[in-house]
Amino acid sequence: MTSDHRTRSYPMNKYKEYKGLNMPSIEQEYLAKWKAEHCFEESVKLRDGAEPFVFYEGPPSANGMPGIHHVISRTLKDLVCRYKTMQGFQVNRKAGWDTHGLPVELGVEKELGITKEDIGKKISVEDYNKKCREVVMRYKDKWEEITEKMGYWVDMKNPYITFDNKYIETLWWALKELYNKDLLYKSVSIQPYSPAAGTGLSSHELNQPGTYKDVKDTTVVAMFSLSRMTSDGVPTNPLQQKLFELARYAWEPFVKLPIGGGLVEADRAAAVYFMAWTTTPWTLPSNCGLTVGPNIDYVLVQTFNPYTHTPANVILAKALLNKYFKQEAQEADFTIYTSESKVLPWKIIGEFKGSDLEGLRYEQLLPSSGNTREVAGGDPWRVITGDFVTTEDGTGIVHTAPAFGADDYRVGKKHDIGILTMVDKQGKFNDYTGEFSGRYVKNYKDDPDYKDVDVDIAVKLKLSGHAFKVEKYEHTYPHCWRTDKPVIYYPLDAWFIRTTAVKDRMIELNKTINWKPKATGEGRFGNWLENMVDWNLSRSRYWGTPLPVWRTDDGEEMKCIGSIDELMHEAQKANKKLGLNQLIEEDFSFNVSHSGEGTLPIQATRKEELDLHKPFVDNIILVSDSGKPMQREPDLIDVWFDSGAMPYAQLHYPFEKHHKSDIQKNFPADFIAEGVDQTRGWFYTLHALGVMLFDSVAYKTVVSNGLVLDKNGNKMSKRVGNVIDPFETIEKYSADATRWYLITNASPWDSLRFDLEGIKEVQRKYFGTLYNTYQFFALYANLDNFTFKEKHIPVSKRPEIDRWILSALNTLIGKVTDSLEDYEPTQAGRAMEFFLDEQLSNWYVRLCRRRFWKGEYEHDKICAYQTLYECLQTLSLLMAPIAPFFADWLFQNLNNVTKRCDATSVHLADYPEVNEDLIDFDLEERMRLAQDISSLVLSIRKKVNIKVRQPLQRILIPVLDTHTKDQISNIEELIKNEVNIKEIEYIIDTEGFIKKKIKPNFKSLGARMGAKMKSAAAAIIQMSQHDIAMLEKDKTFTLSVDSESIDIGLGDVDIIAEDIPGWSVANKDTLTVALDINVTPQLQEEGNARELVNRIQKIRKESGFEVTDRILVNIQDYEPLKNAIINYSDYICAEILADAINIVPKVEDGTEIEVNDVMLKIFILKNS
RNA sequence: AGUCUCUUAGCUCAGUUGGUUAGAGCGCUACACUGAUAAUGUAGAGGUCUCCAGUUCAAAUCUGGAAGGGACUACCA
Repeated sequence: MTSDHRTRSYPMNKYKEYKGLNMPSIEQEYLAKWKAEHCFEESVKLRDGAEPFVFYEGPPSANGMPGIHHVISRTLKDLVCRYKTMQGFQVNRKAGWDTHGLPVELGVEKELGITKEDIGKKISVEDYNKKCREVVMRYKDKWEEITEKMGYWVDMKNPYITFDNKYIETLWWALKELYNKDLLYKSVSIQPYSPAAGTGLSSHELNQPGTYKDVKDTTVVAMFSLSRMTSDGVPTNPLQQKLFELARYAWEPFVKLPIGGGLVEADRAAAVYFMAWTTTPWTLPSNCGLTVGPNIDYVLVQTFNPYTHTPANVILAKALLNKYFKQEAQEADFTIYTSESKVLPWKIIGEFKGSDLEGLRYEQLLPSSGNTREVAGGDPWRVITGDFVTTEDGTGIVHTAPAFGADDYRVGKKHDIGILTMVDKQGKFNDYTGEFSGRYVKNYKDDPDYKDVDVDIAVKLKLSGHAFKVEKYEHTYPHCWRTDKPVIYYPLDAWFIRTTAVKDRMIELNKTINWKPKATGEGRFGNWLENMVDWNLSRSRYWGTPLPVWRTDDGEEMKCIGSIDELMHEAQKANKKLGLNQLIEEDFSFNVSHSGEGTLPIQATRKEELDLHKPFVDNIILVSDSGKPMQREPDLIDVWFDSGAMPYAQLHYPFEKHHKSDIQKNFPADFIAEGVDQTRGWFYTLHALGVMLFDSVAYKTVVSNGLVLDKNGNKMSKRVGNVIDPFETIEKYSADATRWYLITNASPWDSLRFDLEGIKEVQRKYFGTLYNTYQFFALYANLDNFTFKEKHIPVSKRPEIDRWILSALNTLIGKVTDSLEDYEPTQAGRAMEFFLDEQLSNWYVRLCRRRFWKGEYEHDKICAYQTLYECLQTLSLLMAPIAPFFADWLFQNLNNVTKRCDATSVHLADYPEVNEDLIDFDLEERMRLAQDISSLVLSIRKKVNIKVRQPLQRILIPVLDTHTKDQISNIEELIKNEVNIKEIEYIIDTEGFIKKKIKPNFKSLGARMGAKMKSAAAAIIQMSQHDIAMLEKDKTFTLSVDSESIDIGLGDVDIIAEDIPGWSVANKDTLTVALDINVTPQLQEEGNARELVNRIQKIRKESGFEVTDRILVNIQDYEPLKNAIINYSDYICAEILADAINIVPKVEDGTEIEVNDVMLKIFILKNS
C-alpha cells in the first residue's frame, strides 16, 4: 500500500500529505491498525470502573447472508456505543448468534433432499441435528467480515450462541421460573399451523412482514338443507314446521307447472336451505354447525337454484339480499323462469331473528364414513348463535368447522356441536373422507399436477343442488413465513406462556420505554400489547431448545427442570427408583437407557458436553413423586424465546459465581436497536420476558429503523435482483461514506431509498471537502512548521473571524451532543455537514487563505493555524461515532504531530464538550450578515457584469436601527475584501433618498385585527413614503381602515429599504444593499493591475515555478496599461514575487496574454 | 377489508405554535476564481407544496373526503 510507505518515510513533525483521497484504502490501513493495537478492546478497558452503558446485540442468524439492511441497524448500534464510550461510559458489546429454528431446519432438509417425515426414518434425529449444528454457522465468516469491514465494534470473540448448553440452561431456568409462577401451561387450541413446515406458528411468526398474501380462492355459498323429519327422537324446533309450511304455501300455485328445471313437485319445492359462504370449501366435510347472529334479521326467500334451476327456498341475512338477488327481479313472474334465464325471480316469504333460528337442524352436507355423529361427539349439525357474525360479508350465516377456526372452536364448544378434523397434519384429507380421501387441501408438495380440491368440492355441490354461488374470490390469507405456503388453522396440543396475565403490567412498563420513533411504541407496539394473546411456545420440530417438562403418561404429574444439575439429580433419583442406568455422574460417562430400546450412549465425557438437544434429552426418564416414570414432552420451544431471554442467557444467569452483580450491571439495557420488523419479534419477547421474570423493562431506549428500499422505492428482493451487496458497496465506496449516507440521508426510522449515487455524493461533498480542508492545512502548516508548539492563544486575543468559527464550532458541539443524546443521529450528521461546508470550508478557509500563505510566521498566522487546527481536530472527534475510520485518520494525522491529546486513537479520546464562553450569538449573527451582504453585492456585480477583480468604490447599506449598523461595522473589512470594494456607507434614514417598502406584520396584527386584517393590510401597503417616515418618527400611526381609526406601532409592520433611486440595488428579507457601479479611471487602473497579476500568476504556475521563486518580468509597452503598471508596481511585484517589472517596446519570446480584450506579450524569467 | 402513516423542485430531503417572495444539497445552465487547483466560489433557471372541499382575516401547515405509495391489523365465514 502506498500510504503504508508514506507512513514510514514521513517525518514525525510533519502532517501527512496525500495525492488523492482514497477512502477504502484508508479503511484498510486503519482496520489493520486497530487490530494490531487492540483498539476496540482498549476502548472498553479504558472505561473500567466507569458507569456501564448497557447494550444488547440482537442475534442474527448466520444461516443467511448479511444484506445492506443489516448495515443500517448496525451503523446505528455502533455509533451509539462509540458515542457513549467517548462520553465516558463503559459499553460492553457481546455479539450473539441465533442458531435454532425453522430456517435452519428447512435449509438442511432442502440440502439433504428430505422432508420432515423422513426425519427419524431416512436420517436419525441425531444426525439431522448434527447437520443443523454444522449448517447454522455457514455464513459466520461472511458476517464477521462485514462486521469488521463496516467498522462495527462488537465482541465476536466471546459471542453468545443459542445452541450452547449454558445458554440453554438459562432458558430452562427461565422456563422453570415461569412454571413456578404458573405462567406455563398446556392446552388444546386452534392455532395457525403450517402443514408444509409441519409445525404450529406463534402469533408473532404470523406477524412477520409478507406473511399475508393476496390469493384467489374458490369460494362457495353452500346450501345446507333444513331437516325434514323429527326422526330418532330428535326434538323439533317450532319454527321448523312453519318454515316448510311457508315454502309449501308459496309454491302451491306452481305445482305441476313446467318451470325452470322441470315440473314443480310440491314436496321437493318445499325444501328449505341455509345459505352459508366459505372461502375454504375443504373445511365443509368437517362442518358441525351453522352460526347466526342472534340479533340479525334473516329472511326466507322463495327462488330457484341457479345451477339446477329447481325450486329452492333459502335463508340468509336480510341485509345481504342484494348481494344475491337483483332488485328488479323481486316478485317477478316465477312462471316464465327457465334454465336459460339470467335473472332469478325471488320473493320474501318469511322473516325471523337469528335467535329464532337457533336449534334448527340441517342435513350434513358431505357425509362420509369419517365424519359421523359418533366421531364428532356432541350434537352436531344445528343452528347456533355467535356474536362474531356480521352482515358485512357472505350470507350472515357462518359455516362452522370447530377444528379449523378459533371462533368456530369457541362457539362450537359452547353449544356442544362436537368437532370433526377431516384433514391430517400433512394437510390432506384423511382416509375416511369418501372420494376426497388422501387429497391435499392446498398444494403443499409443489405438485405440478395438483388439482384444486376446493374446485371439486364446489362442482360436487353444484351438481347435487347444494351450491348457490361458486366464484373466485381474491382476499389476503396468511402464509407460513418460511415455506410461503398457506397456513391452516388446526387444533393442536401446545404449551403456552400466559402473557395475558401480565398484559397490564407490560402495557404500563412499555410507557416508560423511550421509543424512537415514538409512534412505533405507542401505536404499533402499544396496539399489539392491547390485543395480546398467550404466547404459543410449542414447535413440533427437531433443532431447537427442548421444553424441559417431563410428564407421566396419564398427564397427572409433571416436573419442570430448571438446570443441568437438577436434571442430573432427578435422573439419579429415577435410576434408583426405576432401576435405570442414565446420567451417571461419578465417572462422567453418561449413559442413557431407554426402556425397551436398549442403551444409547451419550457422547459426553463431561457435564458441559452433555447435549441438551433432541434426541438425547428425550431418552431421559424421570420419576414422579408417586414413583411413576415420566417422559419429556416432545415439544421444542419457539426460537423467539431463545432471543428474548438473551439478556440473561448471555450471562449464563444465574449459574455463574457473580450472577447477582452480573445481572445488575447488565440489565436492563440502556439501548437496543433493530429493524421495525422486530417490533413483534425480538422487541416483544425481550419485553415479555423482562416483565415476567424481573417485573422490569428489558430496555430503556429502543430505536427501530425502517426498511431499506431500492432507489425506486421498491422492496429489495433477490428475485427482482435489486439487492445491494454490502461487501461490494463498502469496498468500492468505503464504509464511512456508506455509514454517513445511511445516517444522514433520512431518519433511521423512515424507510430509506438506497441509491449508490447518494453515497458518491456524500463522499464528494462531505469527505472530499474535509479532506481538502485538511490538505490545505497540512500544506501550509508543514511549510511554516506549525506543530502547535506555541502557547495556546486565548480566543479573545484572536481575530474576529477566528472567534466566529470557534463560536460556530461550539454551537455545533452543543447541537451534535444534544442530537445524539436524543438518539437523532441524522440531525447530528447534518449539523456537521453544515458546519464543514457552509462555515468552515466555504467561509472561514476561503476568507483566511491569505493568512496562511502571506506574511511572517507570527501572531495572526499562528492564530489562524491554531483555530483551523482546533476545528479539524474537534470535528474528527465529533464525527468519530458515525465515520470511525476517516475520523481516526484525521485525528491521528493531526494529533501524531501535535500530541495535543494523549489518546492514540480518536476512539480512545473523550467526546468534545461545549465551551459556552466561546459562543457569541452576536458574532454569529453578524457573520451571517456579512455573508448575506456579500452575496447581494456579488449578485449585483453579476447583473451589471462587473467581475469581482474590478474594484469598485463603495456600497451603500440603509440601516434602520443602530444594532444592525454596529453589527455590520464590525465586519466591514471582511466584506470589503470579499466583494472588492473600497468603502461601506450607511444611510440612517433620510426621507426621500431611500424608497421604503412597508409590509404588514401579519402575525402581530392578525390577532388584533381579525376579520379586518385584509383591509388593514391593504391600507398599510398603500402608506406613502411620508406616512412611513411619520410612523418611524412617532413610533405610531393612525390608519383608516373601513372608516375606522386604528393605531399601529412599529412592531405591526416590517419596513424595508427597497430601493435607492439611481443605484443598483438588491435585497433579501430586510437587508438592502446598493452598489456604486461607477468605474473611475483610477479604479480601472487598479483593476488592470489585478488583471495583470492574475495573468502572471497563471504563467508562473504553467511554467512550473516554485511558490517561492523570485522572477523578473518584461512586458510589452501598451498605453492603456502603462499607468497601471507604473502606479501599482509595488503591489504587482509583491503579489507575483517579482524583483523588477520592465516595460519594453517589444517582447521577443514571451507568452501572449489577454487583458481587457487586448492581447499583449509578456516574458517571465526566474531570477536566481 | 380496516387502522395508521406518507405525498413539498428532475432526484434526496428541510420546513417551528397557521402569518404572505416555500428552503437546502445533488443535477442542470452561465459565470468567476486559478497559491485548496482532478479543488473552490457565485448567480440563474426549476414549485398549482398530490387533488377536492371546509375552518380562518390568513393554510404546505388545522379538519373532512379522494387518489397514489408504505406499514400494520385481520381465521373475518
